[in-house]
Order: sequence, then C-alpha cells, then structure tokens
Amino acid sequence: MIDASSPPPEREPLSGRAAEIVATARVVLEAEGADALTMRRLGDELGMKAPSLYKHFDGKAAIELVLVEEALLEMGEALRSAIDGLRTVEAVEPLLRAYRRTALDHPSLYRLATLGPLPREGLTPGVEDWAGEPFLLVMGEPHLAQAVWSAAHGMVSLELDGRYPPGSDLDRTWTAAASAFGRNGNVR
Amino acid sequence: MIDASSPPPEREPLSGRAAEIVATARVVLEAEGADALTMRRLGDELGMKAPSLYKHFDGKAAIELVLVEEALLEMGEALRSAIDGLRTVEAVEPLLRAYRRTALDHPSLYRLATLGPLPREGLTPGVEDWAGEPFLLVMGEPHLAQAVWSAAHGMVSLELDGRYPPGSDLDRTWTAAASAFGRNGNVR
DNA sequence: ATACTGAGGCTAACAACGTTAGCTACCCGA
DNA sequence: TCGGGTAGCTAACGTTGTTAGCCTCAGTAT
Repeated sequence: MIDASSPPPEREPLSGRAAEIVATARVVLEAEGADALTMRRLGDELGMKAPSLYKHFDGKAAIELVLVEEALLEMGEALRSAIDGLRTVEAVEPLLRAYRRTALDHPSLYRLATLGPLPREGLTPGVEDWAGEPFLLVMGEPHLAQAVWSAAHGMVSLELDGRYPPGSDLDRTWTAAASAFGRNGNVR
Repeated sequence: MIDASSPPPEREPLSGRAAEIVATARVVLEAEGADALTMRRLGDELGMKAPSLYKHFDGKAAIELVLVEEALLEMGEALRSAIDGLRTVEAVEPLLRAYRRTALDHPSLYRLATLGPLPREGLTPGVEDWAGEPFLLVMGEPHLAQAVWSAAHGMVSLELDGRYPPGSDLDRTWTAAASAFGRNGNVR
C-alpha cells in the first residue's frame, strides 16, 4: 500500500500585486501559448506598462519561476492522488495516466516547467524532489523511477509537439510503456 | 537477424554557397549553442551581411530545416549500424546506447531536430520514417517502438537539460530502461 | 505642519533579433 | 551592346527583454 500523503513544501506567499501578475501570466500563457507571454502583453493585461513589472519581479525569468513551482506542485499533487492507497504493482498505469492528463491539461505550463535547465537556485527547496517522489514510491528503486519518469516526459513532449506520426494511437503507446515498466516495478 | 540496410532517402543537393551556409550554421550551432546561431552571426562567419543570406534561403527556419534533416539522417545511420546483424532480443541495449551517444555527441543539433513541431511539409519525404525505423525493426510492434523511442528521447532531453538530480547515475537509468523494454521486445 | 522615504507607476531609450525594401555591381548569353 | 539574373550591400521596421531616470502619492518622523 502506497502512502503518498507527505505534505508539499511551503512556498513563501506573494504579496498582492505580485500574485496578480503571476495569475495573469498563467492565464495568458495557457490561453495563447508561450509566445504570447511577453512583458508588454502582461503589462497590458494588468493595466500597466511593461517596465513597471520590474518593480515586483527581477525579470521575466522570475515570474516564470513561480509558474514552474506551481506546475511542479500541481503535478506532484495529481500523481499522489492517483496512486495513494494502491499496491505498487497496480500503480504504474494510474501514475502514468495521471502524468499524461496533468500535462495535457496545461500544455504550455508543462512545457515551461520542463523545458530547458531548472533554475534550482531560485526554487523553493524540496519542490523538485516532492514532485518526483511518486515515481519512487511506485517503482521502489531510483533508477527505475527515473526511467519511468523519463519515458512519461518523452511521450508527453512528443505528443505536445505533434511529433508522433499522424494517426498514431497514443493510448496504446502509453499502455505499452506501462506494461513494460509494470512487470519490473518494485522487484526486490 | 536484423537487416538494417535499407538506404536513406536522397536529399536534393545544395548549391555551393547554400551548402557553405548550412555547414557554417552547424559549426556555430554545435560550438556555441542555439542562442549563438543568429542571422547576423552567421553572416559574419561567412563574410557577408545577414540580409544577404536571404538570397540563398527563405529565412532562418529554412536553414535550420536542412540541419534537422542532417540530424535525422545521421541518427538513422547510427542506429542502423548499431543493430545491424543482431538478434532482436539483444538489440535493445545497443539501440538505446547508440541513440544516447549520437544525441550527446551533437547536443545542440539534437535539440534543434527534436524540439518543437516538425515542419513536415518542408522535409524530404521519408527521412522521418527512415530515422525512426530502427526502433520498429528492434521492437517489432509500432506502439512498443514508439514507447522505446519516447523513453530514449525523454532520457536524452532530461540529461541535456541537466534535469536529473545532481549525482544521478544515468548509465543505470538507461540500463533500467533497456531491461524493462528488453524483456518485452518482439513478443508476438 | 513639514520634511523624508519608499512604493509603484510612467516615458524614453538601448541592444539584439528576424526580416523586408531597394539599390548596386557583376557576369553571361542573345 | 544590351538586357537579365545573381549576389552582395545599406537602411529600416517591428519585436523582444531590459535599464535609467522621473514623478506622484501615502505614510511617518521630526
């Protein structure tokens, strides 16, 4: 029985205007994609000019960093609720299913959070590990957990980019991955 | 016994100056990364001004497209030579090993070729399939092949972005993936 | 009351990016 | 000799993130 109830690390809360900025950034990002998320556009949306944003954040990267944290926390949350209480053997498929659904639900946010290097120095300590822990809980062994995580990330990335040959049945691809890893999880 | 000897699709050759441009683009890309590959920089390197590049290519994307084709062909080549003559069961690990080595050998080129949507309309017909075919040859079934390819792509992407926790033993991660998929390859 | 100080907005501007328009020199075939 | 294409150039446009410097207003200390 998997106990996935460990609480997420606490982020220090943002003051009012900063929180508005991040919320707006997320809306723009999700609604119109990464290209639409510019400082000027963000300013427009908030009724201010782009340079004023720098009174609240050091730059665009700092705003995006908060969104990355949100994405990591929500992913961790989703994965946990998908596997909590299950036996490890039967948890692989729900884990992968939840990963895919969460990513496809917020595609641009997922890309933002997973593309390019993670700015670990700015991140709230522990969020990265906390978000990835479900893979370890299910697979029982770090390298296998990383392999499964990588496969999930690879499949999502390729799907989001429309990289699979047109007409591919992705459900079956995910099933193939799940059953390949499923047989090997938690071997002692 | 895998017969991986099918010939690559032929690209129509580039005229002299165009070939120089692409070659230079590749050098700059690999030596200094994607950010360094700008039209002005490319012009400098070739002793001309950025707008003159438009006499040879429609734009930056057109130059990159040729590089993408090169990357796909070289990947297909590497994968083929890694698995040719092997029995399918024992080919999974060499396949993955070759994938990783090729990608890490030309990291920026790999990223260029795999990031974002594939501009299929501009691509020489057949290169995409040809590059991916080794996965099908080894795994025997399309969805399993796609799963393995996805896992390889995911692991490479995360490695290139420094996304694995510091100190991770990636060799073991790849081995874990190989053995998970190895047991299931070519089941009828 | 007066002065100071910080927060939070503004405009103007910079450098770099991809790209376009328009001009010019050259070579080659009719 | 006369076009016409090829391949270069400069100037410029519209974006992008970002910085510098100014202004206004609230709150507080003197």
